[in-house]
Amino acid sequence: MIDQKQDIEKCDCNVIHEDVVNQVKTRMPPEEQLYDLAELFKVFGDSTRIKILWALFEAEMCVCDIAFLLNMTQSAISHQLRVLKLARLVKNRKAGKVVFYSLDDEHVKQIFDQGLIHINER
Amino acid sequence: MIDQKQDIEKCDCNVIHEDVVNQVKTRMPPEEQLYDLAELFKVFGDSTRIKILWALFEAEMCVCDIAFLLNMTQSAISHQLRVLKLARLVKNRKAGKVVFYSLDDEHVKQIFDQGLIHINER
DNA sequence: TGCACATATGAACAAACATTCATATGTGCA
DNA sequence: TGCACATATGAATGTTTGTTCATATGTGCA
Repeated sequence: MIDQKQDIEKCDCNVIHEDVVNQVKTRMPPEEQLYDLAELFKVFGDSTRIKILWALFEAEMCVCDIAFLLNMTQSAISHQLRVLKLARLVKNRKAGKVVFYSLDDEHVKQIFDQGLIHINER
Repeated sequence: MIDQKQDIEKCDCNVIHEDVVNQVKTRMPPEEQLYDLAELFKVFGDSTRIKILWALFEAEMCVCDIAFLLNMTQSAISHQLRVLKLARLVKNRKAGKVVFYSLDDEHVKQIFDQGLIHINER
């Protein structure tokens, strides 16, 4: 009851199907998981990063190679690789001056494939 | 050759492993597909939309119910439902004043599950 | 040691975006 | 017909974010 009052302060309309809402509420994953999930997809939500990941499906590559492949500056690629690394999607290996990046996750390809299926429907 | 000159204008470093780059280039999906894929994931890259979709995994719901469930304003939810509909992720059904939203895609759940697996590793 | 090159990083800027607020549209009911 | 309610929408605002530019770090080699 107190809960409801609190909610009404923010929600400017009434619950219409309270039973449904309550049932759904019990089945929702914890807030934090859903937040993390959104953060993960946010990383996928940029075409530069998508291209980088797709390139790494094929082969380990260094920063310059990726920049050349995508016709972008080294700096831009480096910044994006940092984002991908923070999300634990890529890892790197140093060989002298050169830093090789490669995939650090086996689910990404499956996620991308599912995404493509959605896109190609209709 | 002309191609390479053009690229160098944008890329401020040299190709180091030209053979690898060329091979990867032939295997990359078309630019447009990767762009669309990023656009799809962009839609998933917001926790409000993730929550809405997850709620709709469980049951068809109207705008007010969703707003109440997530403790957000009706307007905010309505705006996000529009985004989800444009991405063909949800569909709606009108019943008098009330508009019920439901999932319009069977892949989303699988994509989310794969995402959760990634998150829960380590 | 000093130079050339590969990469990383920080600040700045513009573009994209989520929410809010005010209001419009549309439906059922008295 | 007119009111109450559910939903949609447009403009405004603050925040997030991708790229650029300048520069720092670090490694190999002459």
